[in-house]
Amino acid sequence: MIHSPDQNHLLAALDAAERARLAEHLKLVPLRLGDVLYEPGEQLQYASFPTTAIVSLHYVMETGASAETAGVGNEGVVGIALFMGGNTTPSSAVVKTAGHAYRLDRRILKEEFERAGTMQRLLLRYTQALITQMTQTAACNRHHSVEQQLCRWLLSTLDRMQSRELVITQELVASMLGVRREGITECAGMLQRAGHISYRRGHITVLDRAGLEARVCECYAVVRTEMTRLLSDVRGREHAAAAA
Amino acid sequence: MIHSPDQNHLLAALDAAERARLAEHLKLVPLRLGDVLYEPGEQLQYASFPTTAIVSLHYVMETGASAETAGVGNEGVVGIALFMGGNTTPSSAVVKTAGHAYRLDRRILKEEFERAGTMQRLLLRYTQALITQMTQTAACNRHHSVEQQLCRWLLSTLDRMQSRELVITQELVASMLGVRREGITECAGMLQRAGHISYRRGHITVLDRAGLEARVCECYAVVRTEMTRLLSDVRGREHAAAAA
DNA sequence: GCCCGTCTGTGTGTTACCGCACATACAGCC
DNA sequence: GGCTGTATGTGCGGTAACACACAGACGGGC
Repeated sequence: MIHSPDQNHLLAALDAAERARLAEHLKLVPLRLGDVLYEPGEQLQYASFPTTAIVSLHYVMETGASAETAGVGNEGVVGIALFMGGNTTPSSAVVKTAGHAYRLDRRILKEEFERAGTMQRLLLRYTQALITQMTQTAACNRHHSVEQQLCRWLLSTLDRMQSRELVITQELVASMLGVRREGITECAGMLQRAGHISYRRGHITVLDRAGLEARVCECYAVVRTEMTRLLSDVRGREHAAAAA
Repeated sequence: MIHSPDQNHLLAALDAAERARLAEHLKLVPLRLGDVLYEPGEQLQYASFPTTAIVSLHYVMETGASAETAGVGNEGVVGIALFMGGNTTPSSAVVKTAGHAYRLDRRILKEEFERAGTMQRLLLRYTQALITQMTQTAACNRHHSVEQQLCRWLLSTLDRMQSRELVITQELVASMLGVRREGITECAGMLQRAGHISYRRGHITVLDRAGLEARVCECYAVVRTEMTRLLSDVRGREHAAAAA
C-alpha cells in the first residue's frame, strides 16, 4: 500500500504553495486500535489527518459511561482545538479503526492557519461539518432507537473505509454508542438475520448497504449532505463568501 | 433600562479599534419569545449578539420532535456559520427568553473576522465553547435522567439571566429538552415539593440554586468551566497560543 | 365577572432499554 | 489439538420514559 497525504481530503484540497510548505512537516504514523490521540485537558502537541485510520471523539462520564459525539476519518482532522484557540478539550480522541494518519506539529498548523489561505478556509468549514455531526448526534441520542443508531454508525464508518469489513467487537461498538453490549448483540443479530450484515468475533461485514439505509434515521443523510456541501466547493474560492 | 453592546461578553472584550469600527454597525433589536433567527438551510443575513435575550440552537426532526443542542446568551453570538464559512446550518435558532440583542450584518462580521484580531480569536474560542456544549448535550441525552437535564437547563439558563424568574411554559421546556411535557410537569413538581423552585403558569422561579446544583449532572459544571477557561484570557493575548 | 383558550396535573397501559447472571462458542496459543 | 481468555447469545426482572386520555385550573380579554 502506497501512502500519500492526498488520501486525506483536507490535505488533498490544499493549493500548491501550501502543499509545498507542509510536505516536509507531515509525518506518516500508524494508528492502532485503541490508541489515544488526546485525553481531557491534555495540551495537544499535533493535529492528525487520518488517511486509512478512523478516530472517535467521545466524552467519558465520571461513572465511566461514554458516548461518541463524532467520528473523524480521511475527510477530516483530529485536533481542531489547536486552531480554535483552546488547545485542549474535555473530550477524548481514540482510534476506532486501525490505519494511518499524517501528523502536523501544532506550531506548523497554527502558522499555516494564520496565513488565512485555503487551509484556514478548509479547517473552518470542516469544523462546521463537525458541529453538524455533534448536533445530529445529540438529537439522535434523544429520539432514535439503538437499531437506527447502529445503522448510522455502521454506514458512516463504512463511508470512511476502503473495505466492507469493520474490525471491531460489539463491546466496543456499544461503548461508542453509549449503550449496553447486549443491546448491540440483539440489533446486530436482527441485521444479520435480515441479511444486511454478517459477523464473527470482532469482525462485521456489510453485505447490503441499501438494507441499512432503509433502516437508518434521517441523521445519517443530514450529516453526509452537509459534509459534502461544506467541503465540495472550497478550493480556489477565496472570496466566494465575501462576494456572496 | 440602558442598553449597551458591553452587555454582551464578546463585544465587551473587543479592543478599542474594533469597538470603534463596529459601533455604527451594531443595531439593537428586541427579540420576542419564539422569534426565529434562522431556519435550516436559510442563508444568514446577520449575526446576533444577545444582551438580555437567550436563544436556543436546536434541531427539528422530520417527525416534528426536536432537541436543543446549545443555548446562547450574553456570553456568545448566534450565527457562527457566517465566519465558519458554511453560511447556513441544518439546525434552527429560536428565542427562548425575550430580551435584546445587537445585530451585525454578515459582511461586516466577515470583514472584521478576516482582520485576524481580537474579534477572530474571540469568535473561534467561543465556537469551541459551543462545541463543548454540544458534546456534553449529546452525552447527557444518552446517559442522564430528565430530572438531571431539567436542572442543567434551569441552571444554565439562569446563568444568562438577570432575574431568578424564567418566563416559559413547561410545554416549551419539554420541547427544548426533547421530552414529553408530562415528564417536565412531574420533575418540576418534585423540584417544587423539594423547595428548589416554585412556579405558576408560564413562570418558573428558582428559590434554591444550591438545591438544583446538588441534583444536576456533571455536564453543567463541565460546560461552565470550559466556557470560563476559553473566554477569560483572550484579550490582549494575540500571540499567546503561538508562543506556547 | 364570566368565558375560553392554554397550561398544568394525573392516571393507565406500553415499550425500549437497562442490569445482572450465566451459558456458549470462537480463536489464538502453547 | 486441547486450554483459556475473550466475545457473543439469552433470559429475566426492573424502570424510566413514552403515548394517549382527560380532568382541573389559571388568567387575559371582552
